Amino acid sequence: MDVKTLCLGLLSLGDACGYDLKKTFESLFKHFFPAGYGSIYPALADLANAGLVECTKVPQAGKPDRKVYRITDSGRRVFLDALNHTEPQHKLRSEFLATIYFADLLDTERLGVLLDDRLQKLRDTVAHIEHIEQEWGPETSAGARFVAGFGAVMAKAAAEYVETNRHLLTNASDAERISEIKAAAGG
Amino acid sequence: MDVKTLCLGLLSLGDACGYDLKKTFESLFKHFFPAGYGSIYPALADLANAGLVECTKVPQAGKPDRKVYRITDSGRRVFLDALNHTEPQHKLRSEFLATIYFADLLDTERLGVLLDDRLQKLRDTVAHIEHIEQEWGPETSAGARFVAGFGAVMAKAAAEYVETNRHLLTNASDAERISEIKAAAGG
DNA sequence: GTTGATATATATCAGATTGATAATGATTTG
DNA sequence: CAAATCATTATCAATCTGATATATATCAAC
Repeated sequence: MDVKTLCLGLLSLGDACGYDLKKTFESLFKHFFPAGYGSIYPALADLANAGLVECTKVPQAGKPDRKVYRITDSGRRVFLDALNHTEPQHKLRSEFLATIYFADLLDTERLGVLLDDRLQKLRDTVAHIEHIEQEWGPETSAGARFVAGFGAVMAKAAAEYVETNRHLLTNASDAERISEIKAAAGG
Repeated sequence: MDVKTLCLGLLSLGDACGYDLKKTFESLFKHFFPAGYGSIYPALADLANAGLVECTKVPQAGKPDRKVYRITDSGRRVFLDALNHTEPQHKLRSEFLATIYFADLLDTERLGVLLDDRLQKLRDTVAHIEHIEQEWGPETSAGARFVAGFGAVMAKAAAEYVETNRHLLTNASDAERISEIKAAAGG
């Protein structure tokens, strides 16, 4: 499932232009499927070429024309097929963890900043998710709720892990420093 | 921090060839930084071009020559600099969650398979991490331990969330079916 | 009232990454 | 003994990222 397929899926829920889709990615999908204009616009062009969506230009005063996309029957079929016949991946790519892996090469201050920044982002994620959940009504799909709940639970678990275990990283530096001091003292 | 920088970091811990690095990615970094040959080999070539690593060909009987890379002083400096001056990202990309978002378009069986497969992979991840942890001794770095612990805790939390909340997805289908039945019955 | 930021909307592009594929001989497994 | 896996290199098309560009409108602040 690539960005193209996900755009198709979002269009199965209602017409939208590229800008609208980007906003949806930024709100509903922010914590598990980032996508930028550089993937969305080409995706829409490809979908239109393949006849899976149709495009209508809607002129606006001052602003650029909106290119509103609507899914076709063929598009719906293709999306359902993708949903039912592809093995979905689930991947984390964390430069943060990669950096922490080399914690003994970082000074205490830098390490503290990295951990605090990460904690702040995790709190931001929770706040973001709770904010979008707050605006939902009874019509909101179970899938949307499940996915939002997953994001919130994971962010909280991550924050708790970082808070509970950060001392392991700084203590290790201390231990090293201590053994260095001992060595220097001839012990 | 891209694959190139991470390769440089791994080489700061000891000489290795591309194949070795790939194995390290597959064991230590599997749950948070996937990388394939397609990114590792070009990364090594770039690093060598930039003088950050040196390459020695080691012939072997039967097998292809090993191209063993060793980090240079310049390479060490560049790595430390990257570690200290780049803002590390942390991104999830989950086709699984994207698929679940559209749960009401899936039949109960397919949904069950998706959830069970995900649970199995999460259990595999925990087993994998516990397996590598088991082989560690007192010399293992605090960073390595922190990162492994993080992976295990997150995988467990994810599994628990899925198990606890999967009923929300299937019940929703039931609710729909019930309301459809009611509608068909003229109620 | 003008500067600067933010919003609406499009789009492209270089560089990075993915996932598949290929080659080749050794060794292990069934 | 055949089949699979290991050890090792490498490339390539398709995709994605992150930055950048263009143009107008509004809105707050100075």
